[in-house]
Order: sequence, then C-alpha cells, then structure tokens
Amino acid sequence: MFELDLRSRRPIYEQLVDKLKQLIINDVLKQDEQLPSVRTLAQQLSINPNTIQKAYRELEAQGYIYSVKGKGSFVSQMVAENNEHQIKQAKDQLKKQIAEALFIGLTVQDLKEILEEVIGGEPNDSNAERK
Amino acid sequence: MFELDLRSRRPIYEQLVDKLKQLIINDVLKQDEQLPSVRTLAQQLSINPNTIQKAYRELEAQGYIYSVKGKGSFVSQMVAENNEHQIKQAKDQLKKQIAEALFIGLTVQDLKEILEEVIGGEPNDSNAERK
DNA sequence: TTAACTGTATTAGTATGTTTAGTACAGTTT
DNA sequence: AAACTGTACTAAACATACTAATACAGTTAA
Repeated sequence: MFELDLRSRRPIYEQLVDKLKQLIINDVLKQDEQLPSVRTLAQQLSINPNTIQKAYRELEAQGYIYSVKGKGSFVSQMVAENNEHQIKQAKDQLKKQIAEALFIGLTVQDLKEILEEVIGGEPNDSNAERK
Repeated sequence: MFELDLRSRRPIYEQLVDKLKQLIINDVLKQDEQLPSVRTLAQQLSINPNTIQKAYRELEAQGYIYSVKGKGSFVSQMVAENNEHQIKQAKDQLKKQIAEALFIGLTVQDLKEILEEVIGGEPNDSNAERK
C-alpha cells in the first residue's frame, strides 16, 4: 500500500498518519471506503498491530477516519464545522512556512506557481461558506 | 529572550530551533549579530547548556548561524546557492500543507490572503536570480 | 601570562516515548 | 460457532531527550 522508513528517527505511526492523510486528501481513499484492518495492515507492513492502531486513533482524533468496533475503520467526510481551531492552526503554520520559504530563497513567483498548481486540482471553493 | 514549554511533548531543542529561526527570519536577529552563549542562554532559560548546543548545532547545519570556537555563534547570511535540495523540500512541503489546508476547510480566498499578507512584509524578490 | 569568556566533546544517569509481544474482550458477519 | 473487526492492557526492549559533570581548545581583555 505504501512504503515506510523503519530506520527514520520519525516514529512509524506518524509516517503512517501522514501517508494515509495524503491518500485521503488526494481522494485515493474515498469517503466511507474501508481501510485495511489493523491486523492486515500490520502484517503487510511487517510491523506491530498496536502501531497501526495508534495511527488510526490519531487519524480518528483529527477527523479523517471513523472506526466501528467489529466492522472496521472508514474514511470520514471532512466537515468544516467545529474546525475553527484546526483552521487557525493551519493558517498560522502556513504563514510560518511561507516566511521560511522566502527566507531560504524561494521567490514570490515560486509561491504563486505552487498555489496555482495546487488550486488547479481542486474544485473551486472560494464561494464556500464557513460559519 | 523567549518562552519555552518545558512540559510540551515537543523537544526543547526543537522549540529553540524554531524560535531562533523565526527571530532570524523576521530580522529581529540581524546578520552577523552574536547570539547569547550556550551557557548564558542555558542559565536564562534554566535548562542544560547541552540542550542549547544541540539547537545551535542544528541551526548551523541548516545554515542559519555559524559558530566560531572561542568567539561565539552568529547569524549567517542566507545564500540561495547550494540550497537546491532545501528549496525543493520546502516546495514539496508547501504543496502538502496547502492541499491539507484546503481539505480541512480553508478557501482559496483564505490562501490568497495569507500569501498577500506574508509577501506584504517582504522585500519584493520576484526579480531575484537563482542559478 | 592569566583569568574569564567562548564553542565543543564525552560520559553517565534518568526520564520519556516508541515499538514489539502477548493476551484479552466486545461487537459483527457468515 | 468460527472468523473476522476494533479496542485495551501489561511488560519488556529500545531509542531519544535531557540533565549533570567534566574536560579541552580557541579568543579576548586585564
């Protein structure tokens, strides 16, 4: 399903959270699609089921998936409600990131290109309402 | 000089690296300005000098400061040369971050505002050359 | 030269976090 | 009932972060 760097100083469960987020965001894993079970995925990746569970728990806490005992774990639909804190955090982080990018040498042109590139693949959301 | 959250799960030295980066990027610490010595800063922050040193070592590795034995640590001038890898990394990370921001509910309008906001405080760099 | 500063290195001990292993229990599906 | 699902718990191994103490080398000013 994907590759992990077991030798990295970055915890496996964090790598897992990141990879799965990307799959969900990029719509590779679609809404309500079932994720592999903790045991199955653990076997596929040759790591401990507890590590998978930790990643799933984190993803559930962040609202990316939901788990049902006895059934499985599924991709949840992202709702912009109740996310004010998360949104503010994302904004702050982006500001930092952009300032740092400029500092190390990216041009304003670079940034605009990146923005256009990412927006290109997204449905136009600029009329969306958020309470 | 700044505040640290000793109770955070985030390592102290990482918080230090982050704070100092921000000070350098925002020109609070200016080029060739001397940073507090590892011992002085350690005393001010009530933490171990080794932890400061670890942060300084990391900042030096990332090119933000340079240290001279017997003299001290100083803010270095950021050069866009030799940073191709770092720049590519920053671009990739920004793309990820933006995609995630859109996913959790930020609008394209939000992103454009953020970009304008950060660019506003920066010298216009769009004519800069990078080999 | 000496004293007091600077960065740097090393060793050891403690604490915390990550990962594995094993076991167990509850709910679902066939 | 059997085989799957998520979830919880304990114990041990291991890695990392941090502190503490000490030491050494280079710089600077008295």
